[in-house]
Amino acid sequence: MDSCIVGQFQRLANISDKEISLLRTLEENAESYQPDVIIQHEDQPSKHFYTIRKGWAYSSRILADGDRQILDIFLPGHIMGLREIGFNKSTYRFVTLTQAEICPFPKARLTEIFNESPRLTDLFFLVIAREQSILAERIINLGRRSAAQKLAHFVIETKVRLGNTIDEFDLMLSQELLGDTLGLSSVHISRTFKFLRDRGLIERDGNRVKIVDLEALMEFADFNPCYLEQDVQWARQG
Amino acid sequence: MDSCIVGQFQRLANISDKEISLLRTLEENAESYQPDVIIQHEDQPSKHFYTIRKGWAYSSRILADGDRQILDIFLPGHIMGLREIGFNKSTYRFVTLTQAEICPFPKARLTEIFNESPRLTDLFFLVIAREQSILAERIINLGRRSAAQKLAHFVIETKVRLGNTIDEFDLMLSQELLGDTLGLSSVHISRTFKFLRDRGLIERDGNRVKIVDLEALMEFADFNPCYLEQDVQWARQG
DNA sequence: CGTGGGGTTGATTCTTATCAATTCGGGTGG
DNA sequence: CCACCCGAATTGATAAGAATCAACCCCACG
Repeated sequence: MDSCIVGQFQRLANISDKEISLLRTLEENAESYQPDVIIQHEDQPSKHFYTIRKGWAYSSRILADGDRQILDIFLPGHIMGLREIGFNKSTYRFVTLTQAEICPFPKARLTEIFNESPRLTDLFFLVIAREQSILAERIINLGRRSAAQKLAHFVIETKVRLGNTIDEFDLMLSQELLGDTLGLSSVHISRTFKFLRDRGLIERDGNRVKIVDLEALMEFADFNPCYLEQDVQWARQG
Repeated sequence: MDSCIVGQFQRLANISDKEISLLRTLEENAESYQPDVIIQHEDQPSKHFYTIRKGWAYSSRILADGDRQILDIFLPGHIMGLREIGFNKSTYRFVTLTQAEICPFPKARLTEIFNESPRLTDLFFLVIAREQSILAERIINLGRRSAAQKLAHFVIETKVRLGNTIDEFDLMLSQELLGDTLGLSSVHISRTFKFLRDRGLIERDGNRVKIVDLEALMEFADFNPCYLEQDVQWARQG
């Protein structure tokens, strides 16, 4: 249960049994998906959020010239689509990366939760703020770092988001998807992995990524984990 | 009063007198700043948000190698720092671009507002979601568009955020700051303005920017205003 | 009058994209 | 069990886009 939505919230703060069962209602309607399946098309009415209980997924935008930019990488316990709360039409596409269990729930359900639990209201605010911080760091990544730093930074971020306990994990994105996340071509992702391997920072075999020298890698990527570590003092008590 | 924080919220939805006066409490402690003044340093304890009542400001991160990335452009009526609600230390620097009136208020004040007004709670959620959408569009901009498209897109976005009524306005960023916003060098911003001028899309004189052919510019930049136009159906009624 | 900061322009270099060919590995069908 | 096939990854050659460096202009301001 550590990776479901309850786990995500418990990682932020202590929550009561009542709040736990409220959160569980968001995961009632699980649906199973194969990899590379579109969960929600862009330009479709979007009346739901989606909790991801198992597997990986991403959101992307396809541009007029056919280019693609990936916006979010969703991991278990995360909520897909929060940023579109005020829009009737989605402008992003949600796609699975692996086999996944996805639980849609109506947007209005969120307001109900706000009504029922001030504590969860605060925590949802914290969640959306954290998402924003991740986007802000990606802007820094895209705007002002080299290809190798971008990739290194992204790998470390993913490691931390996965729980930070392991220095080896499966990165479920092809090099083309990595490129579309980091604003690079797939060819250059390949070269960049080679660059990082040659410097003894990262080993890689298929999806498997092993961080060889975490300290050097963080230094190289200018990675500061602050933006993923929130404190919850400010919130109301449960 | 249209450009203060009350105006921002009224643009989203109808709010009651009680809510208006709640919002006004956020603007009680106005402070005047000259241009290019640091309002909040990075790595300092951050216990406040800031409402901007007059003028322009931005947030930025300085990287290890001295490079800078600008994350937000704050316009009157916006709230600075929302994304850092869960952090005790700021990792961004807030700086004025023009003479400005800035109103700090303690973070805890937000929780109080959540307590007092469910309606405003929803709207604050909408505000932070909208900010997130702006960041997401900048990611697309940085990741997958040419320099000229980036600049064009940013100019249109700013026009819309300023109220969208005028095709001519003062863009209060030097070319160096524009570069640090869009991940380009200041020299290249200069060339890119020339490029857009040569194509009859934008005229410019000092800070003054005139959009000559909005339709062509939007087409060129692949600009879709959806992400700035929210709908508030989902929220609780005031 | 200087002086200094921002903007422009040209020449050159560097990073990354693009295009093309080749390899690798996993899955399929005979 | 093997031959084949396909998609992804790798590698090399070349091109494009933007950075960098340097010179110069413009002008606001003391």
